[in-house]
Amino acid sequence: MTTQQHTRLTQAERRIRSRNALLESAARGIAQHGYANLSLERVATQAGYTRGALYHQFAGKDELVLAVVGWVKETWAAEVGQVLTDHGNPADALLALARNHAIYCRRDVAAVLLNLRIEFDSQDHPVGRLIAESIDHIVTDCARLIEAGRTDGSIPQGPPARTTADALLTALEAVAIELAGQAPHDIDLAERAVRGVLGLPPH
Amino acid sequence: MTTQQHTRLTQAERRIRSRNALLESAARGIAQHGYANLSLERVATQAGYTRGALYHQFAGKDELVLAVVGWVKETWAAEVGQVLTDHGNPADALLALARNHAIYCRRDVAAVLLNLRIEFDSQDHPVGRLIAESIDHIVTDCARLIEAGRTDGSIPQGPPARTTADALLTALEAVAIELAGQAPHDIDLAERAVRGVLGLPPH
DNA sequence: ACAGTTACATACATATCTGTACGTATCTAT
DNA sequence: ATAGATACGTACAGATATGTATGTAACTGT
Repeated sequence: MTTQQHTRLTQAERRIRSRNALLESAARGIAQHGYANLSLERVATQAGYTRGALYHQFAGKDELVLAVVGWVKETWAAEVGQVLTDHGNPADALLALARNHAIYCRRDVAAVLLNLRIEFDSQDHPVGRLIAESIDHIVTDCARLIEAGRTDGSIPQGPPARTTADALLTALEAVAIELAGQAPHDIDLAERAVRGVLGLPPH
Repeated sequence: MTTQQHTRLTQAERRIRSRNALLESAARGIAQHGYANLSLERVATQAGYTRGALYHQFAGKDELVLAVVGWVKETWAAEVGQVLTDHGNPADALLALARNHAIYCRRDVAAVLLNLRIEFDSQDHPVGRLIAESIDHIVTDCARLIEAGRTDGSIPQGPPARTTADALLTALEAVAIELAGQAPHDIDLAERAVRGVLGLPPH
């Protein structure tokens, strides 16, 4: 009885399977330990491989983490960020963002965003730059919505739109991750925090 | 002309001066790079010493960081946390906490709290335990205030008091640090976030 | 079937960090 | 003044991390 594993795989299937396993392991590791304490040895072992496999798929630690960030960006954009472009009431869009983000953060790898952002804050590193750019883009979208809402009267006046958007996303991210797993209050409190930052009355 | 420095120091003065310099350097390092990327070599050099001096004053990296955390705890309790025990309107006390914390976070070492909390989240480490205990204590105080406010009617009903307190402090910490240096909006938005979490109407 | 490519493991080189042992200069007490 | 304690520097040892070079087994096209 030899190790006849996985019913014979093609190279492409093998590659994708390994790559995904390594990415998931890395995401979990970043969420738990951050970038600095992320050991490629542990990432590979936890995924069932050695560092050799990892270096075959990714040029190095940076590229691995960049791939993780890219994956998070994609899933976030699909599951959360799409409400920013659905044209409708700006205030409703931002509140929907809060609820969607709270749900997104229920998965244990969501902390990747927050961990890396803090770790690379005000630092000159490719990972930090990618994170900063991604966040900046989202902040810009939110600021536009806030300005639109203030124009049409659905959002009260307040600090500059961009500063408000910055606070909104910061509070939302922190609350959603901190309260992940405390359903259903995670959604409620995320929405409350966003309402407060926007100056909206309680629901 | 020999290096006749500092007008002749006593040993006790020397010790305190060196210790404070090392603590401040470490605090700045943690705020910027976190614990894992905190090099004792850099800490000592930046303070004008070598690692020898550091190891003479602190048993090791952990004890140094614990001392930094202790220092932050003390200054925070004196400048921010005291409003939690000043008996008065619970809602007003929590809003005062928000404003005080925003002001506290304007100093560049305030991020020590947030960085270490995230880095040692769900981890078995002396530093993590101290942080967790400190935060836990503050959360408990806030939860008590929330319950009192809900009893006397100054705070609306909502999710469990402890969960609400958790969200309140998380949002407050994140917003205050993110917006530090954006005066005066840092105070305004910190208070807005707290109002929102508590379910209070905008000011 | 066989040559070439791909996926992965193993072994090695190197850098960096912590911690310790020890040396030296400065202060203090008798 | 001198012996001892204290503050600090220097040198070394061990652990652990990344990255690279190389070996090997599995798959693929002709």
